[in-house]
Parts: sequence; structure tokens; C-alpha cells
Amino acid sequence: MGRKPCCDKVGLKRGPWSIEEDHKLMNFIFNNGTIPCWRNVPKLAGLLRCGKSCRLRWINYLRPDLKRGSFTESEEDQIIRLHSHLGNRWSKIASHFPGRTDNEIKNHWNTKIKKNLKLLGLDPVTHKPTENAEKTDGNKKQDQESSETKPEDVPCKEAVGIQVTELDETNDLLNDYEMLCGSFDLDYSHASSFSMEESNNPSTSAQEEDSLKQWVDCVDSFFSWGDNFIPLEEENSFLPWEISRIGI
DNA sequence: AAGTATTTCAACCGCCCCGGC
DNA sequence: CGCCGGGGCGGTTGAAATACT
Repeated sequence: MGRKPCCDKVGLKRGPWSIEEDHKLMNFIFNNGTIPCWRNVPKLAGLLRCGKSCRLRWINYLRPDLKRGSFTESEEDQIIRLHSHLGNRWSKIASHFPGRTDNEIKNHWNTKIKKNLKLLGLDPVTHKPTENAEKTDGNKKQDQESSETKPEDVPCKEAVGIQVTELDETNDLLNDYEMLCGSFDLDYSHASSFSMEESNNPSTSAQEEDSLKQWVDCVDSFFSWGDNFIPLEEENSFLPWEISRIGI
């Protein structure tokens, strides 16, 4: 409304990213490290995209520390717990899951978890039985607000920030949820393992480095890099798996 | 095998917040 | 103190993939 768009959209490409575009963006980021101003990235990287689009592509898809694959049962549990206290603050929720993006969690919530909670007769917003939620419809907003209490306002249980009594309620909810998942025969067998201990440990272990190297190998085989790709080793700037340390 | 319905998820849109001036 | 611009975030869309008839 009267506000200038984030960029001049005329002549800019939209829609799915091509391999070549991914290549250009990754190459630029790997060779330049921190991005002080995303607005300049498309110009400098030779992309016909808006800066926001580049940022999103990097964060949601190209980042080397991204964890791929389906959500594990424990991750889903954690999402439900966090959502019951944080509401739709996807970025806050995602901050508890290294390697997962807010977009990914949001999508998973909207497509799967929400549906399963509804099947259980639970309101995905209030996390309470639907009848209950209807009965207290007038107070729904209040409920919602209280359920979306800011994390900093809530005494913390471990790193997650959950009151003990509320945690018990959430655990009951999760038991029902797990039973439901079981009855639908959800398959987590192909999903990678996950633990909050692991996720709360930001230290770059040798294991993590290995996985990042694997990622790079994987990307190398996945993308058909063009001849103009500058191997990072040759560039001598830094290795891709060091990105997490310098904090892009 | 073909057509249709449903699901998934990458990407976009637009608002809000915050820092710089 | 107010304005401006950029980044971040949540909601939404739509194309592609998958399931079903």
C-alpha cells in the first residue's frame, strides 16, 4: 500500500530455480561468505532474481547444513509440544531443529500433523478437544493468546520452555497422537534419527563435518556442474563445510 | 492406460520489525 | 523522533507428484 516493492520485479525471473541458478547462487555464497545485503546478491551473482528470492532459496534449499528426509516421530512430538506453546511462530519452532527450516516445519504441520490432530478431535490451534474449543468459543481468542505465550514469558523446562503441568497435558496429547500415527501405520523407518540433545549441541563435531562433506559430494553428483564452476579448493577461500562456522 | 482427485512442498506475497540516518 | 529500507516471518498459492477410480 504505497510502499515500494522490495525490488524492481520487471525482467526478473520467477518460479522454480534451475540447476544453473542454484549453481550460481551457491558459488557466489561459497566464495563470498557472509551476505551483508541480499539485495545485491542477484546482481553480483549474475542472477535475474530478487534478493529475497535468493535468500529464501539459500535458507530453504541450498544451505549445506540442511537436514533432508521426513520428520521423525520425536521431531513431530517436539513440534507439537513447541506449537502448543509458541503457536504459529515457525521460525522460533524451527530454531529448536537444526537443519530444519521454518518453511519445512510449517508445511509438515499444515499437511500432516494438523490433519492428524483434527482426526483425534483436537483443535490444532488450541490443542484442546474440539468440543471444548467450541464451547468456549468466546474465549477462544484468549485461549489462543495464552497458548501462544511468548517463550521468554514462560518458565523453561529444558531448552524448550514448557511448564511442567502443561508438559504433562501435552504428553497425554502426544500419547494419543502417537497411537493415532500407529493406527495409520506411519512409516518412519527411512527417516534419519534425531535427538534434542544432539540438536542442542551446536559444536561442529568431526561427525558433522563428515556429513557436510557428504552433502557436498551429494550435491556434486546431483547437480551437473557446468564448466564455469570454480572448484572451491582452487578458489582457496574456504571450504563449504566451514560455512556453518563462519555463520552465513 | 487414462482421467480425476488429493497431497506435498517450493516459492511468492505482503506485512511487520528493527536499525540506520 | 520520524522516516526509510532491508531482512525476517507467516500465510497462501499453484505446479508437480502421487493416489485413486
